[in-house]
Amino acid sequence: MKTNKNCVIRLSRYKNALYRLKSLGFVKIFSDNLADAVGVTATQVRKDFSQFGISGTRKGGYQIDDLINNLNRLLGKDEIHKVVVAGIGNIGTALLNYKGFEKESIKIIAGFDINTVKQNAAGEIPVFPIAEMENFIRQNQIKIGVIAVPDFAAQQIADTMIQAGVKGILNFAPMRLHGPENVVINNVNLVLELENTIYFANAVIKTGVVGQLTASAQPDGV
Amino acid sequence: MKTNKNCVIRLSRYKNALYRLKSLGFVKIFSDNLADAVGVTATQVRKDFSQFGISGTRKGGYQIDDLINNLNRLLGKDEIHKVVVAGIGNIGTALLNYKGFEKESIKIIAGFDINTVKQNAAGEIPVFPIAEMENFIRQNQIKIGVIAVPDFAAQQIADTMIQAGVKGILNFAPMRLHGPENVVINNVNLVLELENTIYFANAVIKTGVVGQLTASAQPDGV
DNA sequence: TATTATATGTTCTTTTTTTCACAACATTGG
DNA sequence: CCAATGTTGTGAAAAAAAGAACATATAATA
Ligand SMILES: NC(=O)c1ccc[n+]([C@@H]2O[C@H](COP(=O)([O-])OP(=O)(O)OC[C@H]3O[C@@H](n4cnc5c(N)ncnc54)[C@H](O)[C@@H]3O)[C@@H](O)[C@H]2O)c1
Ligand SMILES: NC(=O)c1ccc[n+]([C@@H]2O[C@H](COP(=O)([O-])OP(=O)(O)OC[C@H]3O[C@@H](n4cnc5c(N)ncnc54)[C@H](O)[C@@H]3O)[C@@H](O)[C@H]2O)c1
Repeated sequence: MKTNKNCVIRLSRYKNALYRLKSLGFVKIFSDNLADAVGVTATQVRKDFSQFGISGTRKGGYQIDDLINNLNRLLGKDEIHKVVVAGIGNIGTALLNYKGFEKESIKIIAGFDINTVKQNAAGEIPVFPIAEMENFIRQNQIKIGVIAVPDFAAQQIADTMIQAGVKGILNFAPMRLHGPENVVINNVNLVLELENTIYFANAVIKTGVVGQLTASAQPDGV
Repeated sequence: MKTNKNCVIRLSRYKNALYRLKSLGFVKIFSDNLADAVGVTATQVRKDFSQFGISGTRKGGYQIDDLINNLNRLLGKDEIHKVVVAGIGNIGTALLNYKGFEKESIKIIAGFDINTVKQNAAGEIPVFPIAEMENFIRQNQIKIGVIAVPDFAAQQIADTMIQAGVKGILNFAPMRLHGPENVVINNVNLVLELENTIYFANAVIKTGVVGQLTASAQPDGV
């Protein structure tokens, strides 16, 4: 089966929407409601579910609890994913402080920095010297790393992480990282996101319409 | 002409790669070099340029300086874009501290927060009470706003921004914001990015290959 | 238990995006 | 000045993604 990035992103969105709907008291849901909540078509919802072997009942729609369980299983939420962060500056600190990862079965278990001022082995989430990162990753069998160091240090940190066994990297440094084929590197480039927003906002300002953009052109969910 | 989000993102990437190549001493470039640098095919580069009316010379490739100028013009870099940030917490502070926006003609001119502790009208980038945001946006004709407040406050802040004339919003709150058709809302959901990285990393771990994923499935540039 | 209304699952189309292939043409070197 | 070389620009083809339509199963109802 072929998997496609947009599809996986939608699964995550479905899951988030379902949590919200559940908290509102819903117990079951139909493809068109969910589609509305997420901003796609009902067919797309059913196709996505079908693709991943999730099925509802022909008249009763989908049980929200079942759906959430299924999505969590597909998205690997049946276990807690341990993550390390390299570079405890502005972005790194923001991530360490953020409380919203827990409920997604994500746990940042340590930070690493070159600057002794940032280091604090006794913190709620400990921050260790960067030199200890490789060993730590190995010993704790960490598979996911976040890179929040300046761009000039990013590739080296990535290499170390990969060397130690990391298979997925979320990179905030504004540059393309290189790695072997069997490591996933996801770049979040905030400058680019802002640039992009500006571009489309200008397009709207100039033309007065969003209609000139293709459907997928809308930067996001509007 | 139809414009497409991915295409615009690629334009930004080309531009970034070109700056790097220029700093390495390159003066002209061929579509295949640039393609390599960005991680797309040479045809794609030429198609994109062609689409936006950028042309090179049949044997000499493209002049990097011309290309950068063209891309900057297309991306609206001929003027400085003023941006305000609502919510000067972890993320908001990171953005205010970041020095990398300037060289992209983006200038964060003010922050706004509900918490008096965060306010500081005398800072390099001043932080004002949130109540003053609407007026400030109007008076300074700000078109772009960043939302970095907790999710429960996000929609209200968005409404105020839009009310005051903002046409593009970069939203960090993990929720879908609603707005009129002629306002662009770009959601950056960091939890989702991490989830996604984890999903694809797991796929790699389980199957040993990325080959099962379609081209666009690779979360990013690898 | 039969009927009916209704939402799913899936096939078939349409649209969008990417890649292929090559003619056109600029540069370089004789 | 001409041929050889090599890169662009683009129409045509292929691939991928999204959407429409509908046959089919099933919950509700009588
Ligand atoms: N802050 C933003 O808003 C923003 C926006 C866009 C991109 N980024 C990018 O995100 C990354 C992090 O940004 P930031 O604002 O948090 O930077 P920062 O300067 O605040 O923090 C960087 C941290 O990395 C540490 N560091 C430096 N070299 C290191 C090394 N070799 N090993 C380990 N740690 C090292 C530093 O001590 C510092 O604590 C940068 O690449 C930046 O370009 C940040
Ligand atoms: N920090 C992260 O790593 C992270 C990760 C994923 C998502 N997010 C999201 O990004 C947003 C910001 O995150 P953060 O970590 O910076 O949060 P934070 O709590 O550190 O900061 C929020 C700021 O907004 C201010 N605020 C609250 N209500 C306000 C209002 N009505 N008007 C103006 N200001 C108001 C607060 O005073 C605070 O300074 C949140 O929605 C969060 O869910 C953050």
